Amino acid sequence: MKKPSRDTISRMALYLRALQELSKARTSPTISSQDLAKELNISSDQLRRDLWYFGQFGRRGVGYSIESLKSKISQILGLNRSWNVCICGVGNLGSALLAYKGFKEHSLNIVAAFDVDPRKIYKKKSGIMIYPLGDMKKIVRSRAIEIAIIATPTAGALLILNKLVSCKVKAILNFAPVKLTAPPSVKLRNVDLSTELFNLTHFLSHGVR
Amino acid sequence: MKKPSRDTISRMALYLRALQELSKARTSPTISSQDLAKELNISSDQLRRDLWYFGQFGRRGVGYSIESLKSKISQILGLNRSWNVCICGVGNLGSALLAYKGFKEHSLNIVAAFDVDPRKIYKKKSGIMIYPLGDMKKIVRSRAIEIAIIATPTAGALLILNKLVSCKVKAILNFAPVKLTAPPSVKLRNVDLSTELFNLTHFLSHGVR
DNA sequence: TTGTGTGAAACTTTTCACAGCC
DNA sequence: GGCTGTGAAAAGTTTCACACAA
Repeated sequence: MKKPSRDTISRMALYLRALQELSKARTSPTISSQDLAKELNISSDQLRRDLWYFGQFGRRGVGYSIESLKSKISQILGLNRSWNVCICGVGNLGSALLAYKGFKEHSLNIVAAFDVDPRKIYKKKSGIMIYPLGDMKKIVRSRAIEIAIIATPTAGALLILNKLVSCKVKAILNFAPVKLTAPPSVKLRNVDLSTELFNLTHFLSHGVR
Repeated sequence: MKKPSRDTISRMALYLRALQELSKARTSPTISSQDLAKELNISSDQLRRDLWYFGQFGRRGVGYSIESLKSKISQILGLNRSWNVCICGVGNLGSALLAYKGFKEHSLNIVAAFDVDPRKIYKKKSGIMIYPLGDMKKIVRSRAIEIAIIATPTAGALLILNKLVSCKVKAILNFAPVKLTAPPSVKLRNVDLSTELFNLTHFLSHGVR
């Protein structure tokens, strides 16, 4: 059995979201790979292959139980437990993430925020306390924070990264438009909001893909 | 010659950003694929192969001229002209995008925003006027808007999508956590902020990739 | 008959490795 | 010697197609 690719994991997240919709809609207790794939504009082959990496979840001739597939995918994505998360940088993007409701639904709890601006410090935003960087070590430890999100401007990102690494957070998601690198003890992913836009401008200019 | 993949295009955006840094730093007028790739933690083979899809930009034994590669990549990404963009949904994320400086640098001009909240309408935010949906057709046409960004909650996304399609925008970037589909006349990309987080929780739970 | 699970084929992307110019 | 450009090999991903279970 082989290792699933990162794209497979990303699609698992899509499957989970679609299953949650279906679960609310309460149509039938089961769904076929065809029908679920159609919702997401992918092939049923790909859906079945993605699930194949993790085991056998369906019944031949019937399909997948929505509830049980939902809980299996939650487990695969590590969402069967809760995670404490902090947001670093409470500018526009940081505030958007603080207010984002999609996190709590998946037991991702934002428990603290950090900023350098003295006017923001020790105030709450969307119910979350904003701390100065000097408090980071203490708060990360006391609140058992394992995941950090960097939402600072480019200039502050490297300083924050180093602080987070020394606080021993386990994973970091970076939204600042710099490609950051972390030691292997920390899992780091860079996300760039404008990259996708450039995919669009490329397409509009040259008419491919 | 083959078509570049979407990943190749995304990396082109990274290369451009790195080259812009180098250009500011004014170290040497040229850079080798090795050195540029090292900045981005990828292999020099991959960088050279990515460029290969578009032509020959380097000189053997020397490397690439930073300035000329920069302008070539800008052209490839369609950033050698300017684009008018609108933001749909002026909540936290929409506001973050309105304030985001990275767009203007690449001649992506946000020229209008739309929202359903009467309290926001006909007011400016980050210097951009917010219009009601009823004005969309008029504004899209008069401001020659070709690209739209959806930053509404899930519930509003489909309505906005349909309006945008009927206004004949050419490309849409969707940040709402639903997978939207558009007719082939419109290029649509879905971006989900929480998907990347799930990649991290998956990794932390199972220790792979 | 319906629809999963999965080898095998087809296709895509990355890496290797080296000829050829600076 | 240094470094690009690029065929060819290797690795990875998606699609095909069908055995088999309900």
